[in-house]
Amino acid sequence: MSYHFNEIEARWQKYWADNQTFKAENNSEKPKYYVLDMFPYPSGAGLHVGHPLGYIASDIYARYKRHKGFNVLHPQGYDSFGLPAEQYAIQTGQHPAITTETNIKTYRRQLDQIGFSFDWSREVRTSNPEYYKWTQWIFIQLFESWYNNDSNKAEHIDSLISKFSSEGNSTVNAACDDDVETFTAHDWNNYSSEAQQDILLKYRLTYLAETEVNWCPALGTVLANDEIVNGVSERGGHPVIRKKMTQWSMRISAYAERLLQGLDTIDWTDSLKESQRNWIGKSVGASVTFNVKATREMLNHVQHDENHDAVSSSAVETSHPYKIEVFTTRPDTIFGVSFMTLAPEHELVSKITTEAQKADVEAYIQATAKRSERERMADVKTISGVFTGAYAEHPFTKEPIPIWIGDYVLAGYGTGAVMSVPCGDQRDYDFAKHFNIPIPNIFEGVDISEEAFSDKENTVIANSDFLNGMNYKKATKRAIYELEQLGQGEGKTNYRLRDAVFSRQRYWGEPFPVYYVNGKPQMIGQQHLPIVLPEVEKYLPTEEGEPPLGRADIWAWDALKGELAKNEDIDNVNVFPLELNTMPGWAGSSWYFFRYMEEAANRGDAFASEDALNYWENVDLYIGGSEHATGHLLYSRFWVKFMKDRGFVNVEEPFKKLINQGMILGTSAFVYREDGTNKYLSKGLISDNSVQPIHVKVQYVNASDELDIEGLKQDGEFGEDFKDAEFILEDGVYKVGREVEKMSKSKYNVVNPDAICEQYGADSLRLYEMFLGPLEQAKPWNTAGITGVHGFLKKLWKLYIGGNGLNVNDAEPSKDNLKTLHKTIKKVEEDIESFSFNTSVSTFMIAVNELTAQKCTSKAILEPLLVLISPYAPHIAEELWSRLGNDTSISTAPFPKFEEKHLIESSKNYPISFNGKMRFTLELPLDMTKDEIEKVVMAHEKTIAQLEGRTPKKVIIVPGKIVNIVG
RNA sequence: GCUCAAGUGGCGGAAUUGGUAGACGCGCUGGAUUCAAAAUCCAGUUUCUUCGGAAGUGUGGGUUCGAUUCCCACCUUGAGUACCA
Repeated sequence: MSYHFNEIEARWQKYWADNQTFKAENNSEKPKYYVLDMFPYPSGAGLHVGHPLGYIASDIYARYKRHKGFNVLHPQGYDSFGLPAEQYAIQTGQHPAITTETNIKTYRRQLDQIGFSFDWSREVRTSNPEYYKWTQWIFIQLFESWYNNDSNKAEHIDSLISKFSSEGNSTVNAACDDDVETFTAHDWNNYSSEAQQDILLKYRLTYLAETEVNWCPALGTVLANDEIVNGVSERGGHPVIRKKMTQWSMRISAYAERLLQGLDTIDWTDSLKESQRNWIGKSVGASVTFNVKATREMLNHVQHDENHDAVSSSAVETSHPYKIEVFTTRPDTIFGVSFMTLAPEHELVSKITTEAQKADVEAYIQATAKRSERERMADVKTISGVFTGAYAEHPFTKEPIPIWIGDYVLAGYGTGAVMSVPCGDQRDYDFAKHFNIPIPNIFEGVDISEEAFSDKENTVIANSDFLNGMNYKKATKRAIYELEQLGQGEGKTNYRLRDAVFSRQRYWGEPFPVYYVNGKPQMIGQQHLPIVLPEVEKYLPTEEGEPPLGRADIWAWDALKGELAKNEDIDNVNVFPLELNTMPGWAGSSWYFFRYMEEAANRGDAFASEDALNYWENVDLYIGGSEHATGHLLYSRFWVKFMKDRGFVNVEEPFKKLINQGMILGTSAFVYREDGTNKYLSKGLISDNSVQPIHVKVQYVNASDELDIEGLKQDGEFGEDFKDAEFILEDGVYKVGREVEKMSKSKYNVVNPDAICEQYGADSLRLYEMFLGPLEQAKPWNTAGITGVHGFLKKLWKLYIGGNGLNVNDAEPSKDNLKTLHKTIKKVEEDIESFSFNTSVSTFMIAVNELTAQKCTSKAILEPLLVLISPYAPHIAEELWSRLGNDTSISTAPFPKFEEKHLIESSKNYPISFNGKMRFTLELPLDMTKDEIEKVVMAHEKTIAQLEGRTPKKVIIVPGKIVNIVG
């Protein structure tokens, strides 16, 4: 009886489904363990062998934990809102819900055939109204919340309103917009309801704000930075402009410090934590206000704005019509300021530029606007800028400081303005050198003739009035104190993390539960959720440039009846327009891990029951790609912290441990066409000839890189191209060239897991994906190698099943049998715990090779061996387990216990080294003392030969390890 | 530019606190079996070699009795990114 994997795998997959073998219990005596994969977006192309890598790893771990006695939650679902389905809908008119459903079916079939131990009773789909009802609900909670910096948590907006009506806002310490004005309780109580709404919006955790976006008028949509190439859209090459749009934003910046501190409490890789730290970008320093020295034009301007009379000449000398606020990490260098630089987009630029400089400044602004943010960033070498003609006043010396604009200052960071200290900052230094601006030296004993001095540690300040002689720390403290005395600055911590834009001008996403009364956003009552996506006849923006939801006919809100209404019934009295934007992809993925905690059938009227939330807490192990390092993984942490603050969940972090699996790369194959001919040269023949490499489908190439020419010629897609081609062979075969590239359809190197499962089986696929290399590393796929692990499974089968049936009996295990088993238990357990799955596979191979050589038939050895292998190759393990007479699934069989006593040795094959190089080995008893070892080794003929008569200087003996002879 | 990760046979990779470099597998070579093929099994496979050995883990230094492993400098590749004041 040989190993019929197709039959075995189908049987056990059915058994698991029929018996709900992997259903997790919400009430259990066992300790819980929650293993989660980043859920997939169900694309039309289906899975390729790169996708399941992480799922296989997490499945092995989940199955291992079940063997170890845990109640394991291992769910799966779909991130089913997204752009590709919408794009497909635009092209074909097919409703995204339909294509999404079809794609999910394909995904499910592909996932099932790999034998994952998912609990499908808890499946989640973000595009399902029963799911996004709760995404909308969370959005409403965010709207109804503000962040109290005193209690350091989010609170219900009511607590803010009551503060306002009793004390005004001067005592409120909140995360809010920069432009809130101070008001008293009396003011507040006399404001109109609309004015109050406007103010509250500046405090809410989700709020409407004008945001600058990349708008492509031709496509009628907003584009991400990476969808823009050389200033035009990647698709279609249409022009893109920067445009202000009113959009929903999430006040994630309120959580910057907690997101940063929380990193110390979770078990993620250092590199991942580092990228989140960089993204949050905390810097400690001071904000400093510089007064702009007035010119007559400026004052005229201001006066004109305020309808005042003409300006007297004394006003020109004393008044400061404008202020520039900067953020600096080096307030200690304030006396080194020799100019200021504003971002070209800074709002003051147009107001302070003098008549003489106007033309230059405008030309410069236009030139920078053409360059994308990416280009400005990439180009570090070119120094450019223009003088505005205006001067600021130094807060202490009152000296005039020229104000420049330069594109090395970014509008989006800090205040969009810097105080330039050329002696202490290399970019300022380069800028000053380039434009011949003075570089005053404020450092004691430092030469700045070649470059700036930015070393904080060894700073001694000079030429700086009250800061002279101080070090960085002291001077910083003093400078901030003096600035505060002047009312021109204060200590400040700045975060790079910006609030996240939450609106998308798309169809296939969650609708906002929002309608507008006189342009002010109102939340729809929670009892009316979900607000279901409306039907539209086309998935494109409207002619007026409104998002696709602008095409819906029934997309208004009847506030009286609490239901959707026709657009034509909008009267702005009872029936109001609804929000036309939808939510971004990360909305649904920011909380889905909580939804899995409840079986779909029991979800009832909550996103998950309190009991379920309390039992499962958070994800113990999360596996997914590193491309989500700063998106999904930061937003989820933000939402979870928010939900904790408001008491909806009781954990501070969603994912305790996180592992990034590496990408599986494709191994592309090339044939070489001789230029201008229809001749293809085998790889070894191309030396001098001028050839053109052409991708061919990898399925026509065997393990020895030989091309199946007939197969290629009969290919449905490309056969025609090669029909009349002449293939020039070497040694009777055509050898292709190979190159490792990203696995992609366009490179014809995609390998489909379906084909692998059919030819070799799911167990082979699972083992091979793990065998390729370390989980976290990128590695090339080469189907040829799978014969190795497939051969191993056949050997494993043969160890149990012979020609006449079962080979296993109750024979007493030999010493060698026990030694093999126990060293395998030890190694495999260590490997799984450290996620080193590739090395366990070799360990299994070694074990099976040894037991086969030992002719082992003992059940006492072969039965526990199956449990070790079952997380990796569950189907064959179940089959052999049942053939050994077990009538329950192997999946909860206890993991074998390692016993040290079977590995104890009496002798050791010592490596004998000379000057650190091993020259021969010598078998010696382990209980031999150092002296005895030395005696035996020194007397050995090979030692004498090695020494060639020299006397060794030293003999190092580490009992049980090595002998090293020096000299 | 900056940050992080990684460089070991023809290929994927192993070597867990510094202690026998190349486990395991692919591929390749030779052999057995077969009419033949597939499958299977056996032996070999880092390089050089005067067949005694010698060299060898990106490069150059260093620490050590001993370094793939630790330290310094550099080179290359990959990922991320933000000229961050």
